[in-house]
Amino acid sequence: MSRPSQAKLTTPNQPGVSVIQSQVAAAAPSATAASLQQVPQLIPAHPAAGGGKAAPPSKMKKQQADKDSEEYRQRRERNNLAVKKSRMRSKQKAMDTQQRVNELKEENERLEAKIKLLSKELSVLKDLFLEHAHNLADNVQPPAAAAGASPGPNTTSANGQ
Amino acid sequence: MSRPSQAKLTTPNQPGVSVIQSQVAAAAPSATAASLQQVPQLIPAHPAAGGGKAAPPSKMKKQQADKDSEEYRQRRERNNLAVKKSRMRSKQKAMDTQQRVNELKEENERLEAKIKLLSKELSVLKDLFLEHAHNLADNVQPPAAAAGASPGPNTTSANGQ
DNA sequence: TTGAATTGCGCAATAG
DNA sequence: CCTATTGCGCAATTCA
Repeated sequence: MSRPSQAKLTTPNQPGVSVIQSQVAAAAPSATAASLQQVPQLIPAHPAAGGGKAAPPSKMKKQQADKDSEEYRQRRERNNLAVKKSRMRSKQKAMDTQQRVNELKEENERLEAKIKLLSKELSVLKDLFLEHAHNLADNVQPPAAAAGASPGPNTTSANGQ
Repeated sequence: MSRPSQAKLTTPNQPGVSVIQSQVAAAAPSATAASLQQVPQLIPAHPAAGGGKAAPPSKMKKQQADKDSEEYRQRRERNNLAVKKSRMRSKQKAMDTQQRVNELKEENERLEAKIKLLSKELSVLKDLFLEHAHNLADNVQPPAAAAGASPGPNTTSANGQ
């Protein structure tokens, strides 16, 4: 349900420093000129309780300073880089996995085909074998009651797994 | 899939990347995902407010107004929701794919085992056949005292695929 | 303690 | 106009 809306305070940010995208050229025909800035967004629900207001009276000098800090920017940049790297890997991995699926599927089919083939071969041999056995039995057998010899169609399937 | 715009510099040229957003730091350490919406949020963001917000540098009221807009917030919220949903699906899909890999691997093993078995069976049968054939061709005599000469090229495996 | 890697999240552009 | 995707940056965490 509702989501406590978030607040965003105006961040007193007027950084004059950073920003700036250097070249957008390349392939940007239409101007998306819009700045792509995200600007502040939610506000931390302050732990401060008290029931007063939440105005940002002070305390942000430090923060501001932090953000302007060269140190900070550097860290951010490094992290952004790491993030990109990580995400790239993640995507790559996903793709690899997908491909693995395809490969395995293919191999599976090959294996199944092979099984089919082997099964057939086996069945043929078995038939031959049985046939032979019958012949032998018939032949070797002395004249006796061999009347109803029916070379029954012997099925060769006795596979179980 | 074309996104002409976007200025991203990968090159760590100068820290000019831009954008300075500050996202708040959620004060809640543990709560993950779901629960962060009930955090105490004091946020104004009133739509109707006509007033001024405490903006230090005064200048972008218009823009700020846009962001304060109920409409805007609503859209953002919807989008955030959609984003979450999309990402969830993405992750789920990745997991499914991974699992598929495992299943396929298993099945593969089963199939290979089966192939091995069938091959063995086949080989045995073939051997039997050959033996028999030799006996037949070799002797017309009773299979008892075989003079002891097995001239046959005894192949025990003739695999062909 | 430190820095890279991950992860959750929101924004904005854009694809559908 | 709305939702779904996607690239991105921030910050909190987790790993080494």
